[in-house]
Amino acid sequence: MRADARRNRRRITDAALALLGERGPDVPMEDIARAAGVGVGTLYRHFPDRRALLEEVAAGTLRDILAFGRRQDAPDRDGWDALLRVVRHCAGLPLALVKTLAAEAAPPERLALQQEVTALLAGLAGRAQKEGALRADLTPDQVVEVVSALVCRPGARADDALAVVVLDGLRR
Amino acid sequence: MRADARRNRRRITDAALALLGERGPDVPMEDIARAAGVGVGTLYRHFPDRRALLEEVAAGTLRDILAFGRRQDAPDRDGWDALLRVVRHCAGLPLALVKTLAAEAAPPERLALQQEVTALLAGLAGRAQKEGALRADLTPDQVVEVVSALVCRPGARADDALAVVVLDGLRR
Amino acid sequence: MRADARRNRRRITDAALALLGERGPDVPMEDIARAAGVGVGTLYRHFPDRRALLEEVAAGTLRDILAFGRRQDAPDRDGWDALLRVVRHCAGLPLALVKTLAAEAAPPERLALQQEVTALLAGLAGRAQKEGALRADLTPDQVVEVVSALVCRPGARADDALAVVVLDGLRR
Amino acid sequence: MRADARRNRRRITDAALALLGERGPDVPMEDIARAAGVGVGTLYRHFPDRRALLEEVAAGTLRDILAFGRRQDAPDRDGWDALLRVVRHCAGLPLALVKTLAAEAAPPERLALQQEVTALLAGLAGRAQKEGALRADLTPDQVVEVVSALVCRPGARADDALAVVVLDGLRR
DNA sequence: TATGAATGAGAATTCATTCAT
DNA sequence: AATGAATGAATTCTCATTCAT
Repeated sequence: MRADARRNRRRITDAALALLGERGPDVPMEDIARAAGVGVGTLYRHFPDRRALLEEVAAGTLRDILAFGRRQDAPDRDGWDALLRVVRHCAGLPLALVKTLAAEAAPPERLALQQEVTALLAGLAGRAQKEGALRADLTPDQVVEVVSALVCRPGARADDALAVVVLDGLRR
Repeated sequence: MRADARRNRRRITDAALALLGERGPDVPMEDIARAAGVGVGTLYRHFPDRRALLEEVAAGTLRDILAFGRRQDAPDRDGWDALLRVVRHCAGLPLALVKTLAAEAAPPERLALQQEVTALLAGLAGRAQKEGALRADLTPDQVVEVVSALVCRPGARADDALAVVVLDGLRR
Repeated sequence: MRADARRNRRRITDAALALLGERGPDVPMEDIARAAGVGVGTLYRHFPDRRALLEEVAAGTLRDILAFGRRQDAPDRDGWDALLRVVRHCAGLPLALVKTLAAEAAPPERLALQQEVTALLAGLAGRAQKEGALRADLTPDQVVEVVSALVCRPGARADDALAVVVLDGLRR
Repeated sequence: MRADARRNRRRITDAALALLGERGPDVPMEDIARAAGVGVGTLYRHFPDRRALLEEVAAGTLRDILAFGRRQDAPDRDGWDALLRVVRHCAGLPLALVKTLAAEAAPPERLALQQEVTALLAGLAGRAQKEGALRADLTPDQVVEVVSALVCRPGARADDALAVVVLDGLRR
C-alpha cells in the first residue's frame, strides 16, 4: 500500500496545482480532494492542513527548478547559456501561482530551498558576468531578482515581449 | 449630508485599499467598515456587494493613472519622457494589489478604463518610437505590455533592478 | 436593540445549560443555537468560541452562588446556619454539569470567582467552628472541600443520603 | 496466537484507561491504538466499536471491585471492617473516570455487574448495622449510595477530608 | 440614513469505522 | 490476524449579506 499512498499523494498535489491555477488560491480542500479522486480524509492524512498542502506544492516546484538548474550548471557550459535555459524552463512552470501560494512567511524548509535556488542562479549570473555576456553593473543577486520577476508572472513565456526586453537589457 | 456621504465613500475605499494591502485580498467587509469608521450597513449602502467595492478601488487607480498620463501627454513634450514619468508615477501606486483585486472578468466600466489607459500608453510609445528613443521592433501594444508588467509587481519601484534592465532594454 | 441582544444572550446560555444537562458536554453548537431560537452566527457573535460559551455558563453559576452566599453572610446570623442555606441553594444548581464544563484549566476570570466563592465559604466555616456548631479538626478549606464535593454531584439533593451523612459528620 | 490476542486485548484496555484518564473521555480511537502499540484495525478486531471498548474498561473495574469485595466478605470478619477495606480499595481505582465512561444507559452485562456489586456492598452494610458499627437510620441501599458517591469522585482518596467526614457520619 | 445584530451557507478539520494489502 | 490508508459524516467557526432599530 506504500505505492497506493504515494500515488494518492501525487494525485493530490497535481490536482491542487491544477485547481489553484484555474480557480484561484481559495479553492476548497474538498474540491481538491474530489479532483484528485480521493476523500477529504485522505487529503488530510497526507497534509495536516491547507498550509501544508500549499507548501508542498510550492516546494515541489522549487525542487524542480533546483534539479534542472543543477543539471545546467556544468563547468563546460557557459553561464549565460545555462541561465537562459533555466529561464526557459521556469517559464513553463506555474511560478506566479506558486509565488501567490507562498505569500505567507516562509517556513524553514521553503526558506532553505529558496536560498539554494537563489545561490544557484547567482552562481550562474556571476559566471556569465565573468564571461562578459551579462552586464556587470548589477550584483549577481540583483540579476536573480530580475530573472525572478521575469519568470514569476502570470502567463510568463520565454519569448514574450517582457522576456525579450529583459534579456536584451541584461546582455553585454 | 451629500458631503457626508461622499466623505464616507472615500473613507471606505481608502480603508479598503489600505487593509487589502496589509492583510491580503480576503479581508472581511466588516474589518474594512471598521477601519473606515462606519458600520457594515453604511458600507453596503455605498457598494451593493464586495465585488462592487473592489471594482471601485481598482477603477479609482485606473482613473488616477489616466489623469496623470493625460497631463503628461502634451504635444510639446517628447513621448519617451512622458512614458518615463508615467512609469515613475505608477511605481508609487499599489498596482500589484489592484491587479489581484481585478483578477475576475472585467465588467464593462473597468474594461473601458483599461482600454483608455492602454490607448494612452500606446500613443506615448508610438511617439517615442518615432522620436527614435524607443526600440522599434516591438508594437506599441507590446511596449504597453512590458510597461504594465514592470509596474504591476508587488514592491515595484521606479529605480530597482528590473526597472533599470527593462528601461535599458526598451531604449534606442 | 441592546435589549434584543441581551435577551438573545440570555436565551443562549439558558439553552446551553439545558442541553448540556440533557445530552452531555459534547452537544453541537448548532443544536444549542437552535434550542435558543437563534442562528449559529448569533451564538458566535455573543461567544467567540465554544470554550467562551461554556465559561460563561460556569461563571454565571459561580456568580449566583456568590450573590446568594453574600446575602446569607450577615453578622447577626450564625455561620452554620448560613452554610446550610448555601448548601441547600447549591443543591438546586447544576453544579456537577458546571464542574464538568470547567474541567479545563481555569482562565483568570473563573479562577477569581472560584477563589471568591471559596473564601466566602471558608469564612462561614470558620465562624461556624467558633460557634461550636462545626467540628474543629478540619481546616476551613477542608470544610469547603467537603461541601464542594457534596454539592458538585450529579443529582445532588440537600436531603439525600450523602447530605445527611456529611452534615452529620460535620456537626459538633 | 491465543496468548498474543489476549495480550493485545489487555494492552488496549490498559492504554484506554490510561489515556482516558490523562486526556478526557474524547480520546480518539487511533490514539488509544497507538498507545497500546497496535494498529486501529487490531483494536476494532477486539472491540466492535468505541462503546464496546469503554464498556469493557468499565466492566473490568466492576469485576475487580466484586472480586476484592467477595474476598473481604468472610463470615468471620466484621462487616464494617470489610466495608472499610472495600472503600480503601476503591479509592485506588479510577472510578470517577469509569462512571463518566458509563454515563450512557447500562447494557445488560454492566447492569448485572452493577447489581452484584450493589448487593455485595448492601450485604456488608446490613451486617455492619447488625453489629452496631453503622448507623441504623439508613437502608443498606442508602449506605451503598453514600459509599458510592464517596468513592466515585475524581481524585478520591481513602483519607481525604470527605472520607473522614463521611465515615464519621456513617458510624455508630 | 447609519448602525450593528442576526442569519445561514460554506469552508476547514477531525475522527469513528471500513477495507485493501 | 495485523496493519494503517481511505472514507465521509459531523462539527466548529467565518463572513457576505440582510434587516430591525
